[in-house]
Amino acid sequence: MPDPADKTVLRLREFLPYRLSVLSNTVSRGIADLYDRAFGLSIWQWRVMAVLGENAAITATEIGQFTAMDKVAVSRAVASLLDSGHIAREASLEDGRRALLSLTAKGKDVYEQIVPIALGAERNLVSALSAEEHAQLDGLMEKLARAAAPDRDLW
Amino acid sequence: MPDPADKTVLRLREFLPYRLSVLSNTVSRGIADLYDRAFGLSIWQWRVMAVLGENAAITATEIGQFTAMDKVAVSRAVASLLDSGHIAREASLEDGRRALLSLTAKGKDVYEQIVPIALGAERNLVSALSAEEHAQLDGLMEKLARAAAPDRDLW
DNA sequence: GAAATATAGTTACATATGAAACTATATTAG
DNA sequence: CTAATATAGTTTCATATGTAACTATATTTC
Repeated sequence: MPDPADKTVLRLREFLPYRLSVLSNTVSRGIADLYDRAFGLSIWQWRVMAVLGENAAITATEIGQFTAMDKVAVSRAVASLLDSGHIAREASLEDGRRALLSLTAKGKDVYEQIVPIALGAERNLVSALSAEEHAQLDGLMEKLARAAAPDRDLW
Repeated sequence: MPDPADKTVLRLREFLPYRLSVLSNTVSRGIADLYDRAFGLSIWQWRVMAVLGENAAITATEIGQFTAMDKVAVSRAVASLLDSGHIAREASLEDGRRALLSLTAKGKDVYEQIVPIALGAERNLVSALSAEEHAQLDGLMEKLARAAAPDRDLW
């Protein structure tokens, strides 16, 4: 029997990186639409809010680490969220370079509304899988993530 | 025991769409670097070439269908590949709007060189998995793709 | 067989993105 | 204590990307 590890021909549709990319883009686009339609938030803005919903009073740099966003993307998302009043910034007393960020009341309100939408979208996606398959998927993605970024042992 | 389907709290790191996105971006970026360093090709240019390596003399529209690229992205990739001499264009005799695209000798040469690099990158990624896990992954991604884009029953 | 409509592909424009330069504050070395 | 270096975050600039408008050819309708 042929071992897939011996492949010498490339079929794009069977090529894992390609399949991952198409799947991820399809999923992300669908979800981004939900956030945008309901609250006018981009996926980057939402990620920042999501992290602030889990962790109060953290810095932009920490947000970048939690969200896998680069610092420019964080800076822009933070600027727009400050502007729209979803988050607030407070200078750090110990270190003048840092600024502590947190959700405002408005931001918390939006956050509480989006969480169920996001979880619903996730549930909808995994509804195609049994509980066992879902668990498998978690494990497989964990392994792939390690293989793809061996350095980043944070997660 | 808690059923994950009952989640009411959102943890970004456990959120499937987010994990998919980060994984896909990490993988894609690594591979894009390979193509770019070795041949100065973007991932879009490479995808067009990959499809032309599998299917000779197809149109830009068909390339778009095979690669999940929109027509503007295909148009741009095609223009640059014509320019760099990797592909050639021939007007269709039956339909003046269509143009048939195919790899040139140079394009074929590059294609033959990239295929093993691409397959090697894929192998490296899935080397973290057993053969059984790899098969599971294929099945799970198939199901997720269907759930994410129920319309696109092409694949 | 002309007018209306559809399709293939390109161009233009507005916006998003990333890399590098920059500002301001902290820390380290001597 | 001052100079050199590091870090947090922003701005600038060049490029990438998506949407909509456009051109050219085909097809359909009457």
